[in-house]
Amino acid sequence: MTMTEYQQQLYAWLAGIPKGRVVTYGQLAMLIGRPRGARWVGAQLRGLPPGTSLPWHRVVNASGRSSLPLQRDGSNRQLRLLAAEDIEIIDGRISLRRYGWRPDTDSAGQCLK
DNA sequence: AGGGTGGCTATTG
DNA sequence: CCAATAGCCACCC
Repeated sequence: MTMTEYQQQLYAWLAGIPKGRVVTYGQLAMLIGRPRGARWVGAQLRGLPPGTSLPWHRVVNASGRSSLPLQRDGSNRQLRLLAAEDIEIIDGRISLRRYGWRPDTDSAGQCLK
Protein backbone atom coordinates (compact mmCIF):
# COMPACT_ATOMS: atom_id res chain seq x y z
CA MET A 1 0.00 0.00 0.00
CA THR A 2 1.73 3.14 -1.17
CA MET A 3 1.17 6.61 0.19
CA THR A 4 -0.57 7.73 -2.95
CA GLU A 5 -2.93 4.78 -2.71
CA TYR A 6 -3.81 5.71 0.84
CA GLN A 7 -4.44 9.18 -0.46
CA GLN A 8 -6.82 7.86 -3.09
CA GLN A 9 -8.66 5.87 -0.43
CA LEU A 10 -8.91 8.96 1.67
CA TYR A 11 -10.30 11.03 -1.17
CA ALA A 12 -12.83 8.32 -1.97
CA TRP A 13 -14.19 8.20 1.58
CA LEU A 14 -14.10 11.93 1.85
CA ALA A 15 -16.12 12.34 -1.32
CA GLY A 16 -18.71 9.98 0.15
CA ILE A 17 -19.54 12.01 3.26
CA PRO A 18 -23.12 13.17 2.80
CA LYS A 19 -24.00 16.81 3.00
CA GLY A 20 -25.11 17.72 6.48
CA ARG A 21 -22.95 15.10 8.21
CA VAL A 22 -19.44 15.14 9.62
CA VAL A 23 -16.68 12.64 10.41
CA THR A 24 -13.55 12.92 12.55
CA TYR A 25 -9.94 12.73 11.42
CA GLY A 26 -9.45 9.55 13.41
CA GLN A 27 -12.53 8.00 11.88
CA LEU A 28 -11.27 8.62 8.36
CA ALA A 29 -7.91 7.20 9.35
CA MET A 30 -9.67 4.04 10.51
CA LEU A 31 -11.70 3.78 7.33
CA ILE A 32 -8.63 3.82 5.12
CA GLY A 33 -6.87 1.29 7.32
CA ARG A 34 -4.48 3.43 9.35
CA PRO A 35 -5.79 3.50 12.89
CA ARG A 36 -3.20 5.99 14.09
CA GLY A 37 -3.08 8.22 11.09
CA ALA A 38 -5.42 10.98 12.23
CA ARG A 39 -2.70 13.60 12.05
CA TRP A 40 -1.71 12.45 8.64
CA VAL A 41 -5.30 12.81 7.49
CA GLY A 42 -5.25 16.38 8.73
CA ALA A 43 -2.07 17.05 6.79
CA GLN A 44 -3.67 15.68 3.62
CA LEU A 45 -6.70 17.89 3.96
CA ARG A 46 -4.51 20.89 4.59
CA GLY A 47 -2.77 20.07 1.32
CA LEU A 48 -5.91 20.05 -0.81
CA PRO A 49 -6.00 22.67 -3.55
CA PRO A 50 -8.12 25.76 -2.75
CA GLY A 51 -10.77 25.06 -5.33
CA THR A 52 -11.28 21.37 -4.52
CA SER A 53 -14.74 19.89 -4.80
CA LEU A 54 -13.98 17.48 -1.95
CA PRO A 55 -15.93 18.27 1.24
CA TRP A 56 -12.91 18.81 3.49
CA HIS A 57 -15.07 20.95 5.77
CA ARG A 58 -17.07 17.90 6.86
CA VAL A 59 -14.06 16.66 8.82
CA VAL A 60 -13.81 17.86 12.42
CA ASN A 61 -11.75 16.80 15.42
CA ALA A 62 -12.80 14.23 17.99
CA SER A 63 -14.32 16.93 20.18
CA GLY A 64 -16.65 18.03 17.43
CA ARG A 65 -14.74 21.28 16.95
CA SER A 66 -13.00 22.80 13.97
CA SER A 67 -9.22 22.53 14.08
CA LEU A 68 -8.76 25.34 11.60
CA PRO A 69 -7.31 28.70 12.58
CA LEU A 70 -9.76 31.57 12.79
CA GLN A 71 -9.71 34.26 10.13
CA ARG A 72 -8.88 37.88 10.73
CA ASP A 73 -12.47 38.74 11.58
CA GLY A 74 -12.58 35.94 14.12
CA SER A 75 -14.91 33.75 12.11
CA ASN A 76 -14.19 30.20 11.09
CA ARG A 77 -14.53 29.29 7.43
CA GLN A 78 -15.24 25.63 8.12
CA LEU A 79 -18.00 26.34 10.61
CA ARG A 80 -19.62 28.73 8.17
CA LEU A 81 -19.71 26.06 5.48
CA LEU A 82 -21.16 23.54 7.91
CA ALA A 83 -23.78 25.98 9.11
CA ALA A 84 -24.76 26.45 5.47
CA GLU A 85 -25.56 22.72 5.40
CA ASP A 86 -27.95 23.15 8.30
CA ILE A 87 -25.58 21.72 10.85
CA GLU A 88 -26.25 23.24 14.23
CA ILE A 89 -23.22 24.69 15.93
CA ILE A 90 -23.41 25.46 19.62
CA ASP A 91 -20.52 27.30 21.25
CA GLY A 92 -18.31 26.40 18.31
CA ARG A 93 -19.09 22.75 18.81
CA ILE A 94 -20.95 20.20 16.72
CA SER A 95 -22.79 17.25 18.22
CA LEU A 96 -21.21 14.15 16.74
CA ARG A 97 -24.10 12.14 18.07
CA ARG A 98 -26.49 14.03 15.87
CA TYR A 99 -24.38 14.86 12.85
CA GLY A 100 -21.70 12.19 12.89
CA TRP A 101 -21.72 10.03 9.79
CA ARG A 102 -21.67 6.29 10.39
CA PRO A 103 -21.01 4.67 6.98
CA ASP A 104 -22.17 1.22 8.06
CA THR A 105 -25.58 2.12 9.45
CA ASP A 106 -26.01 5.43 7.77
CA SER A 107 -24.85 5.16 4.18
CA ALA A 108 -27.92 6.96 2.89
CA GLY A 109 -27.22 9.92 5.09
CA GLN A 110 -30.29 9.53 7.26
CA CYS A 111 -30.45 11.00 10.72
CA LEU A 112 -30.99 8.45 13.46
CA LYS A 113 -31.58 10.97 16.20
C1' DA B 1 20.06 10.02 8.85
C1' DG B 2 18.17 12.88 12.44
C1' DG B 3 15.30 16.20 14.52
C1' DG B 4 11.33 19.30 14.60
C1' DT B 5 6.47 19.77 13.44
C1' DG B 6 1.54 19.39 12.89
C1' DG B 7 -6.19 20.75 10.44
C1' DC B 8 -4.87 14.40 16.13
C1' DT B 9 -6.33 11.76 20.38
C1' DA B 10 -7.04 9.22 24.69
C1' DT B 11 -5.97 9.81 29.25
C1' DT B 12 -5.38 12.07 33.49
C1' DG B 13 -5.86 15.66 37.04
C1' DC C 1 -15.77 21.35 31.71
C1' DC C 2 -10.59 22.81 30.52
C1' DA C 3 -5.31 21.93 30.55
C1' DA C 4 -1.47 19.36 30.43
C1' DT C 5 0.68 15.05 28.75
C1' DA C 6 2.26 11.58 26.20
C1' DG C 7 1.88 8.79 22.13
C1' DC C 8 1.59 9.01 17.22
C1' DC C 9 3.81 9.04 12.16
C1' DA C 10 4.55 11.06 7.52
C1' DC C 11 6.68 15.25 5.97
C1' DC C 12 10.05 18.50 5.43
C1' DC C 13 14.09 20.43 5.90
